[in-house]
Amino acid sequence: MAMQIKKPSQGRQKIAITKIPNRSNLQVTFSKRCAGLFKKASELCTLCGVEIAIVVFSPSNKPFSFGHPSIKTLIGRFLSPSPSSFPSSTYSTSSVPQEG
Amino acid sequence: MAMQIKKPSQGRQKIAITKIPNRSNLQVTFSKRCAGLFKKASELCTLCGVEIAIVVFSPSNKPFSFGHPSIKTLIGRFLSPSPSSFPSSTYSTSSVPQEG
DNA sequence: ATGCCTATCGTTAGACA
DNA sequence: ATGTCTAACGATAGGCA
Repeated sequence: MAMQIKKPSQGRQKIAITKIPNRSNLQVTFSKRCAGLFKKASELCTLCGVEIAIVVFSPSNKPFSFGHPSIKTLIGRFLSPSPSSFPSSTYSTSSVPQEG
Repeated sequence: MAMQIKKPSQGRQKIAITKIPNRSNLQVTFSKRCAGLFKKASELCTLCGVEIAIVVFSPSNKPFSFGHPSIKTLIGRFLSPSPSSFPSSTYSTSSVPQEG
């Protein structure tokens, strides 16, 4: 008889970066990756002494946020930059001019 | 004569998550990790169909931002949530109640 | 500062508890 | 939904161009 030997784990699988069709799978992936994103942000804050604000609207449209030091402070500074460090404009995801 | 054989690369080194003392090294790490953070955010948007806004103030205090669909839209929604999806309050990095 | 390169480290897909 | 486990995938430290 064909006895199936179950492999203990195939480890991480490669996935395409397209919308996950399965709802519960999407939920699990969201939780894991959102946590991963916030961890990366936290590390970047510590390593480089920078300030970061993140807002994520979940699949259920609930806001998750990360802020160091304070998300509201950073939003305020982003919306109305202080004249001393005035950028030419707000940047988008795309390329950004070199650092000072 | 003591001929030094240079290793081609030691690959990625383990580093402690503390402020990087060397200035130029910090700058390089910032660039790489900031790009990595934005890429992760982009993937999360695509995979899970969610909306994300990120603002990073660089070591030189310049604002770098990521926004999908639009960072200003998301900031606005975060600051004044629509009644239909009203959260009890804004959340911080810490734990968040379960998804709907 | 930006890109390429390699070896290695850290993240995470999938399965289960 | 939240944590644990494994193995594989992807990010990235350091070095050089």
